[in-house]
Amino acid sequence: MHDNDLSRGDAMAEAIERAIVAREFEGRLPPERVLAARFRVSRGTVREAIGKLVARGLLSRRQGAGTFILDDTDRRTAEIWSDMVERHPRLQESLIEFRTMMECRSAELAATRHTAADRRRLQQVARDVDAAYGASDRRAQIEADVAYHRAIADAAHNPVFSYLMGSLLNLLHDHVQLSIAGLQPDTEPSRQLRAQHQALIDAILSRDVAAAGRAAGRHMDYVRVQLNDLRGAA
Amino acid sequence: MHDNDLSRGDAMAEAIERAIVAREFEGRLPPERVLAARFRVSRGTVREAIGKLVARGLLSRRQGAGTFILDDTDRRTAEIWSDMVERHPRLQESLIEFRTMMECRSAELAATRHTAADRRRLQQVARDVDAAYGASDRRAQIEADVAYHRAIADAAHNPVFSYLMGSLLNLLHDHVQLSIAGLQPDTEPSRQLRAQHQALIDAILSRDVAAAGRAAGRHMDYVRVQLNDLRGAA
DNA sequence: CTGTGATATTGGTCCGACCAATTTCGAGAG
DNA sequence: CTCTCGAAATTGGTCGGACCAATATCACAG
Repeated sequence: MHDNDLSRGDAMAEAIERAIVAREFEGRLPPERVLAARFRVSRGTVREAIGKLVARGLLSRRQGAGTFILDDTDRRTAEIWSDMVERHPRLQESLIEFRTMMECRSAELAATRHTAADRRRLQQVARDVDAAYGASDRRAQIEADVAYHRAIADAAHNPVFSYLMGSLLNLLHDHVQLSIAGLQPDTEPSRQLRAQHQALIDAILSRDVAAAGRAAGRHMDYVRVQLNDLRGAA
Repeated sequence: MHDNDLSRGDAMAEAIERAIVAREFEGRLPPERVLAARFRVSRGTVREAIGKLVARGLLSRRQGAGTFILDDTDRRTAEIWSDMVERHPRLQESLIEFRTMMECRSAELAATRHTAADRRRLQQVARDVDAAYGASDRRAQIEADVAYHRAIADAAHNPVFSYLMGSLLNLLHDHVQLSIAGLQPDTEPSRQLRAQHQALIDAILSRDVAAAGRAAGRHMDYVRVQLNDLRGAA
């Protein structure tokens, strides 16, 4: 119906996107000049089309190198929150509040819906995050933490939750990575977090919906207090 | 620190955006050729910069007419969910589940945090939505409904909630507008919805957090069932 | 095998021209 | 005087070719 009222630039953008999802290119797009020739269109038009996909976080351009396809993990970051945060650095508390809600509900849904495969994955990420907090590599701690919370959100079996949690975690990963920075093993915060992570996983795996929600809430409360302390100290 | 590693195109996009938020232009942007001259840059560069802002939903271009600034209401639509939904039309249920969570928490927070100004606005939108369901103009019903739920989210005093609820409602407004379509007054659904809206507002205004959450949950349950019926009938 | 420099590739920008949709405005009809 | 219609001006859309700048590639010297 409304397929034919597009400028060539928009049409190009769609064509390129189709080609991408069809795996027609692998990793790197053909040079702009080649694309222009293939689609019988000027290079400027190709550039504007690619520009839109770059703005949407689907592609990445590097002068001299080429245009590259970003995978899901990379592009989840930019999609949503970036504007808000860049424009409004005071959103920390609001984001934490939102995340708390997401974590609680995800935990509850995960307790209800997790499958055998989810079960294995949850046990794995629980072991990983515990191991990470047993050491003092903050990078590994953050990665394990993200994987842990992502696994819970995925176990809720709601793509909206998965998507938002993923982007939210990536945001925190980027902008607030100092939050739990350099947490030493065998300190009180480290012990607390390990215990909370374990309690949350246990509640989910035993399919205790109410307990899962409570555990997630306690965990987020603790995280929120820690962040406030850090901000106060800095 | 990282202010100076931008291509001129990106710099242009930022400059134009600053000019927009500074209200330097009103409604319509100067012609591309003028902008190019003012910023001492080629028209192609201006075009790519504007292209990015268009992709972000900040501007709208019409050949022959000009480039126009979109206000918040217009642009909230495109920001987030469009990709997801266009790519994945089966998300209805997941979105409803997410919205249910948002509505419940918004209601709880609103019950706690609403101010005198919020109070007046909530009473107003409650009257409006009640009046709309007293007639049979579905367009008016939807508008009133959106305003109603937006007011509650705003009363939660969390910008993340306001933003997400706004975009979510706009999405439903666009894609699922047939949901409660043509609701006649003095039918059972109409009476139900009016009662639910009233109960929710009453709970919030009396600052009864638990009741507000429950009322929001009941309302969303009803909406979900109605949507399922409609989909089954179609 | 290593590193280093020339060369090719590729995105970034610029210019000037023309096309196409829209708006503007004045001439002519009523 | 008002309204209508069409030509002209305005403005975004596309084109082609040129050059710049960052990067990658590879042959060659050490």
